[in-house]
Amino acid sequence: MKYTEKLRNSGLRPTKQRLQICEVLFDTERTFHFTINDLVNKIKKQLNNKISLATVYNTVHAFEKKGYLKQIPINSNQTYFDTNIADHHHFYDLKEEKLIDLENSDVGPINILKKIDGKKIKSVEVLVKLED
Amino acid sequence: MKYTEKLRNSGLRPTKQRLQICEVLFDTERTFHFTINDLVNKIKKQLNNKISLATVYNTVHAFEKKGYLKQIPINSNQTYFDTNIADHHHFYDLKEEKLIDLENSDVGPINILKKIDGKKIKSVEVLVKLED
DNA sequence: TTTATAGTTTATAATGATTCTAAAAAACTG
DNA sequence: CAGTTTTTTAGAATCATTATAAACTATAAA
Repeated sequence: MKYTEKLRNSGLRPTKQRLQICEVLFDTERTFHFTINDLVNKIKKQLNNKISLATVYNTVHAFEKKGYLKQIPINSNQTYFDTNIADHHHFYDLKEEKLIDLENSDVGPINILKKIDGKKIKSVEVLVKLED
Repeated sequence: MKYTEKLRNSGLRPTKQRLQICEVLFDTERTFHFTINDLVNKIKKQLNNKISLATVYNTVHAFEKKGYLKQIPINSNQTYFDTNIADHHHFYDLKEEKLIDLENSDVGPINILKKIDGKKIKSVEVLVKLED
């Protein structure tokens, strides 16, 4: 199986559920944004068996911790995840309530001039809110 | 009362509760970040009477809609608000789970090169995550 | 003023995303 | 295989937020 090694390498046992979730998340032409609820529905459609909700939560969090997924910082009642782990940004269409990728190359270089003692920058994320 | 006009001007009746919440939020030397829970505690300490939780939620949302407050886009189980409504950004200290203001002048100019048809940019917000 | 009414506050219930629990199942190690 | 650890699972618990609907209040008109 294609994702067995990937999982083992990061110390996750390649269980049936994890491998199936990998398929749904990563066997795609394009990266995408999703909520847990979106993912549960995708799993229902694409796979015949069902995976427990708790497992979906566990797996998504495990994958996020291992760097296979990123959380998107946005205010919503649900948490949004992104299968695009490359350094990039987002538009948020306020009316449609939809996220759109904004590539690094579509944003001029961002230079953070202020430094915080004893801390280093882990990421710089831009959220561009859109209205009509 | 100092905030009566402000409220009237934006179509909000200057009720006792709203005026008191204004005091807690805006009678301060510095702007600050808060959750609803933080605000409820602040109200308990600074005022002698109590304001219903539902009213605190209603008021904060009303104030946000009128532009007296801004939500901070960040992933947390609670919603963070900011009394600093000037265009600015944030550091987020992952370890301490604390927000720090990042002034516009401390970030180089941000140029969004990608355009979305029929949409215009309402805001550009940068979140800089910090680690040790 | 009084009165009418539209807007507000309130306690409480409802909602809904997420996390917890603890027992059963599966994966791994030797 | 046998023993151990990890994972899955259904269901319960948690907790921020929103809804409800009755009591209250600000406001404007008479």
